[in-house]
Amino acid sequence: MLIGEYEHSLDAKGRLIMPAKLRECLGEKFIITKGLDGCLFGFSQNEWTNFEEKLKTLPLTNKNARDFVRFFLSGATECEIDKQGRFLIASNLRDYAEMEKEVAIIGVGTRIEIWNKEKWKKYNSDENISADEIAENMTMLGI
Amino acid sequence: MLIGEYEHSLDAKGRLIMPAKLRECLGEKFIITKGLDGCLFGFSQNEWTNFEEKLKTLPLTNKNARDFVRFFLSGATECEIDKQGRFLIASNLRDYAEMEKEVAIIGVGTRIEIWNKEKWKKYNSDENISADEIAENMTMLGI
DNA sequence: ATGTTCATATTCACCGATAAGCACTTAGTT
DNA sequence: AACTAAGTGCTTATCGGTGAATATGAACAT
Repeated sequence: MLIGEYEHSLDAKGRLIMPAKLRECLGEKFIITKGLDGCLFGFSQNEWTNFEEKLKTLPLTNKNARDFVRFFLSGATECEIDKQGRFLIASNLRDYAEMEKEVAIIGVGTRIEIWNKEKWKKYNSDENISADEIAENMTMLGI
Repeated sequence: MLIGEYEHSLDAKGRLIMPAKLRECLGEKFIITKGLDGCLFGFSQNEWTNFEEKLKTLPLTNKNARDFVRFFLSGATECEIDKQGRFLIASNLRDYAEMEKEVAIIGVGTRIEIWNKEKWKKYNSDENISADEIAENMTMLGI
């Protein structure tokens, strides 16, 4: 289970340390893709192949399906963690998530998310997220 | 699995570097053809025969199906990657996809797509791609 | 408190992938 | 034969990715 929040920084070449605790669970190789709300998603290989299988079944003839597949697959990169615990974030993904230097990495159960640290802070600030409100909405989902 | 987004440029003769990571998976010889949404499709030899098989099953009696088959087969060219990792894009295909110089190559699972870079950027802009839709599709696929 | 170990940060050097320019070949045109 | 245009191959320079070495700092044990 991927949990926790970590703050680290990119090195000059755009590499990032994967927090040791997440590393255990993600594995040496994993996949990052463009995510929602301006962050990046990171999936373990298992989660990802699952996802890929589903994407393969979508029809080429449906524009909506093409959009969806393009979004995730063109935005995906396989990452390998090096001996020093780092991995490279491809430059187009860095651009997409507007990452400069300071980065937040968070575990969200089945995936990790990588955020520009400032964006993550803003996202967590009151206007955006109130735990109470979230809780309200969850009852609707039957929890 | 073909994934990722790469930006490169055509040389004076209309050749393009095939990104090393895609090369591994596509093979030395592959097929490009006219694609949907104004890009070119590129298939590994395996995927191409796959695709051909599907086209063959379409009913000749249906005008729409005939058009569809003609569109893909008439545009197809076999490409070979040279020692320097480049391949030539036939001029009729370059014209079709309105390629001048700057090009985006993306992996979409079973095929690659080659886009005029500007067109690709426009395609990816907010008006076109909606996060809500993506999120909706994600839940539908159970992610 | 001190030393040890592990995780993270920073810097540097090297190598391979890519960009760009040029030369040569072949085929078609005049 | 001379010219042009498209295609092919080679050479060089640059840049990004990769690995190694070292430094810093926190956690832990003695």
